[in-house]
This record gives sequence, structure tokens and C-alpha cells, in this order.
Amino acid sequence: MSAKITDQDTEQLIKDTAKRVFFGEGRFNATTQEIADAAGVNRTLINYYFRSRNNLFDIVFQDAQEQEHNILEEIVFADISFKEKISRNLDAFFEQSKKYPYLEIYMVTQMNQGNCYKDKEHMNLLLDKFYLEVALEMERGNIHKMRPEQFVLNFVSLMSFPVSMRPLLQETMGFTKESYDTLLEERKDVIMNTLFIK
Amino acid sequence: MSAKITDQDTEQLIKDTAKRVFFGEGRFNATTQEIADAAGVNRTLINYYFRSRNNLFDIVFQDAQEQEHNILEEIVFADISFKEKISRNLDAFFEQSKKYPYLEIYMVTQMNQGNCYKDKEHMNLLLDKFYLEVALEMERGNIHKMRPEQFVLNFVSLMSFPVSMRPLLQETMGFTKESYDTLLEERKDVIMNTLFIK
DNA sequence: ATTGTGTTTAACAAAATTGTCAATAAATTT
DNA sequence: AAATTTATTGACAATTTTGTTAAACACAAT
Repeated sequence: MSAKITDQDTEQLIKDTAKRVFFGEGRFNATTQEIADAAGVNRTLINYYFRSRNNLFDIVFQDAQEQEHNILEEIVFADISFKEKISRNLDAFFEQSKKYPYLEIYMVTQMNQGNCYKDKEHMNLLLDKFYLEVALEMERGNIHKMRPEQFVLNFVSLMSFPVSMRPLLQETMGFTKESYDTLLEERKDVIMNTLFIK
Repeated sequence: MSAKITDQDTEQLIKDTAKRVFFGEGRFNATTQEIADAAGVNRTLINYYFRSRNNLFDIVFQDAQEQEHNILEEIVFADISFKEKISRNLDAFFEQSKKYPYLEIYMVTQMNQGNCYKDKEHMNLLLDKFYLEVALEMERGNIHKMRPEQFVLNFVSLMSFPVSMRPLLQETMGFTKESYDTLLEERKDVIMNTLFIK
């Protein structure tokens, strides 16, 4: 009647595992065998449910897009102040990044292999609305004046980069796992202070 | 006597081509055949010069590290003001990013596959020196106060992210190739204004 | 019990990718 | 020019990865 209680629904299990392997662990060229092993299922079930490896990859890619979309959408249409929107977006992002730190990088690697983004129309609507708010906030003197697109770039860069590039940054900058975690926790305040004029 | 004039030196050609394919085009799991084709050489020459595919990948990875190192080193030890260092680093970065936009992402994907960063000692020396300068600049009131590590994160994030993630950002934000190029050109000023207090 | 449906499995086939090796070609040294 | 080394090639073998198929299994409906 209701959704299955047990860990059945192998199809979903495989998809979730693939997401974990890609977005969570950053193993972008995992084989079907590796994914099957990680899910604890027979490899051929991937073919049974998804026909081909490529198809699974495509489906997971689409899911990643929606995930991105949804986070943004919730923020943009919320009935809260601009600053509060940014603040909540940061919270939402850092929360999901614990589970899926490599989501953005995964999308880039996929797009470099020919996969392309869908539903640009809708995203543009969201962005245009957001740009208006950004511009208004500049008028009010709460953030520095620049093209709204540049503000968005600043925002996503400051937020995303330290998460996406963690393996590189943690190593090169000589952090331990723990000290880098601390750094990330402090990041929300740093970003707010960087984006907004005191 | 001197270095070969012609485009000989197949070994170097293969290495350069691999770099172009990886850092330049972002095709991180190119096959040996694809690399050989891109270089216009017989595939087995990759085995002849580099023994195995893995070995080539490792060597290219090391090269990427050195490249990163060198850019940073030149800046940190230059005899110029702090602001000028940041400015020149931005120039150097945006210059190399035209050729190798995916250098950083490549390193992350490699590190997620078990490859690890070498020469951390030296990098730490560079960074420690740089942190001191950052701290001093905060005292002087030229940049906002925060942990120097956070300033470095801000800096590299603002600089690197829009380049690394270009395929994703350009698509989702609805830019053309040209308009995104313009955006990147404007970025140096935006970043300087974001990092430094007027 | 049997039939039917959907799921899972192992064995196999096919395809793709890498690595080896001996033969050839080119270049250098003697 | 002959000999020697180095570079290049094609044919082949080995390996890895993917996809297919038929049989086994589970389980509900008849």
C-alpha cells in the first residue's frame, strides 16, 4: 500500500548508490561493477532496470539538475528578505554538500562529455527574478554595485568552490580533515560579511 | 646541439597533447587511443615512452602540480605590494586559464581516484609567508578581518570557480560563449573590489 | 498445484581498451 | 657503408568492461 518499508525497490537503490558514488565520493568513472558492488546487487540488474550504463548516467545527471533547481527555486520564491534568502541558501547548500560535495563538478565533467543541460527556460526565469532583487539591494546600498550576474558569480563561487575542490585545497593548504571541517563551518559568516556591506 | 626545432620529440608531444585533452578540454577519461589520435601518433608510442596509461596520467598530474606551484611562487616572492601581488596573480591565472581551464578540476578528480599531492612541505612554506602578509594587510585595514586561510579561500574561489565551472554556469545562467567571455574579462575588477576595502 | 509475472542470477558473448612483441624504418655512430 | 641504436608500426594477446540470454527464483493470483 504505502512505499515499501524494506530496502527493496532495487531500481531506486541502484540510482541512490550511483548518486552516492558520483556526487558523494567523486568517483566519476566508476564501472557498473563498482556501482553494483556498492549497492550490494548483481551487476546485471543495472542493465535490467536501466538498459545501459549510459542511460543510468543520464538519468542521474538529470536528477542532479533537478536537485540544483529545487534548492534555488525554494530560495528565490520564499517570502523573506534578500539577506535572509542568501543566508538560507548558504545553509541549504552546506547541508546538501555534506552528502553530495561533488555534485557540481560531476555536472561539469558530464557536460564536457557531451551531456547537456535541460530546462534552461525555467532557470532563466528564476535568475531574472533574482537579478532584480540583487539590483534593488545595490540601490539600497547593502551590497556593492556591480552587474547582478557578477554578484551571483561571487556568491556561488564563495559558497561552492571550497566544497567542490576540497581534496585539492585541503591537501595543498595542509589541513587535516577536522581543521578543514572547521574552516567550512566558519565559512557562512565569512561569506555573508564578504557579500554584504556592514 | 640546441633543442629540436621541428615538432619532433614525440614524448613531449604526447605529454602536451594529454595536457590539452585533460586540462584544456576537460576530457578526463580519454582513452590512450583518443590521446594518440589527438597527437597524431601511433597509440603504442604511449606505451613506448610512458610504459602505461596510468604512468602517463601520473606524470601529467605531477606537471599540473608544478604549474600551480610556480604561479603561486612567483607571486609570493615578488618584491611588490600585497595588492599588486593579488592583481598579478589574477592576471597570471586568467591567462593560463585560457589554455587550461580545467586544471584544478582535473586535479580534484585525480585525487578522488587515489592520486595524491606531493611536495606539501614547500607549499606550506609559501602559504605561511603569504598568511603573514594577509594578516598585515588586515591590520592596515585594507582588507576585512578574518582568518587568513579564509581570505585565501575567498581569493581562489572568486578567481577559479567561474573558470572551472564554466560549462555548468554558462549553460544554467543562459550566457553565450561571447557574453561569458565578457563576464570573465570584467571579473578581475570585480574580484579586486570584493577583496579590498575601498 | 499451477500459472503467470516480475526479479535475480550465472554463464556467456561482444565490445572496448590496454599492453606486448617482433618486424620495419629512421637516424646516429663507427 | 655497415653497424648500432632509437623510433615507429601493425598484428596480436590479455584484460577490462559492458551487454545479452536463458534459467532459477520468489511470490501472488487463479
